[in-house]
Amino acid sequence: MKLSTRGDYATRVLLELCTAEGPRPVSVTDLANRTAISQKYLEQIMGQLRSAGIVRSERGLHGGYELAREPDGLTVGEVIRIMDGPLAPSPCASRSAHVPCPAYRCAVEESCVMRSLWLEVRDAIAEVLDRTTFGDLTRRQQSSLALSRAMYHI
Amino acid sequence: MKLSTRGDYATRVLLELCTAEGPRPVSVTDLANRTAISQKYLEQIMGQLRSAGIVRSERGLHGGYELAREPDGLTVGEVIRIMDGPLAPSPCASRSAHVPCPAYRCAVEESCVMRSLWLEVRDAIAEVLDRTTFGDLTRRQQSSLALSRAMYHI
DNA sequence: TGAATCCCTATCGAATTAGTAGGATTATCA
DNA sequence: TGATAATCCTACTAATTCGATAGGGATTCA
Ligand code: FES
Ligand code: FES
Repeated sequence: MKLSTRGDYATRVLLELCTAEGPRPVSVTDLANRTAISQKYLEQIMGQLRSAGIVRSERGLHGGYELAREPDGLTVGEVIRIMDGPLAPSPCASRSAHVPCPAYRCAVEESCVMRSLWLEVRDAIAEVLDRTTFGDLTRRQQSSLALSRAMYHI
Repeated sequence: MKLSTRGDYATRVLLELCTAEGPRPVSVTDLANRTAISQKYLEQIMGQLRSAGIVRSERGLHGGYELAREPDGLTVGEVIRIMDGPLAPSPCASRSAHVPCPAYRCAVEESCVMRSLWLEVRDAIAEVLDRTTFGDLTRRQQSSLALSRAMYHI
């Protein structure tokens, strides 16, 4: 049930975009440096996020990327689906992009016991990822930052 | 968050072993025919399940495989972990086989916002898979079978 | 002895993943 | 206007994983 680097990197970068201080938009060079991701690889990822309408870009000097949506309206689930495809462990258990299992394996999909289990798993994953927004993550990061600052000053 | 064919096949075969009628133990040839899985590939999978103590084998003529444990004491989560490794989306979020993230990406693991989210996801998956036993699946299959038989006789 | 079975290991092709590379286009600013 | 810094686009590639195949050895029993 592993996450690909694309999903991983995309979420990291978006969180960075949420919390970034300094001039907007942020260039890929900056983003790559701050997140320790290969710049050229990150360019591709940002392109994909742009065509999905998650970020918007400005070209030319002082160009870069910024969020195209409110952090509170952008869920992690949406981003993961864009980068890695459906959340379901099995294509037959996807609600967003259903693909049936080969007929000779599972005669009737509706009564397939394994499928109903994979559906449960899919729903459990989706419940977490579709309720968590980048606004949530941003606030969590800020409060954990405040906590560590307080610790430091004791 | 895809399941590999090994995890998929292993669960199918174990469910087949739970519900199989006829002589025990069941040969790989039979199992492969009933589940439409390549016989040689299935041999490898059964070997792995055997060394993990999930099934026991008998060699020689009339040999084959049978469950080594009570279906009600065997969870799907255990099987998936054996075949596919940890359930967590990220190695740093695994409780059974934790591996830290590269330090230059996430300075302090305990305060990493992404990791806490992957932990939530891992726990959501584990909750479903660790509470579902092959006994449960067997009963579900039997009741769905009984239902379809009833439908047929209407 | 011979047939059916598990057991072990090596190999292999295809697909996917992760990353590189090179250059075209666009905007800014001195 | 020209240098520069940025996005954008596409092709390529190296590495890994996945799914499966292959061959043969060991074991059991009729
Ligand atoms: S229908 Fe997909 S697992 Fe049975
Ligand atoms: S510690 Fe693993 S994602 Fe941050």
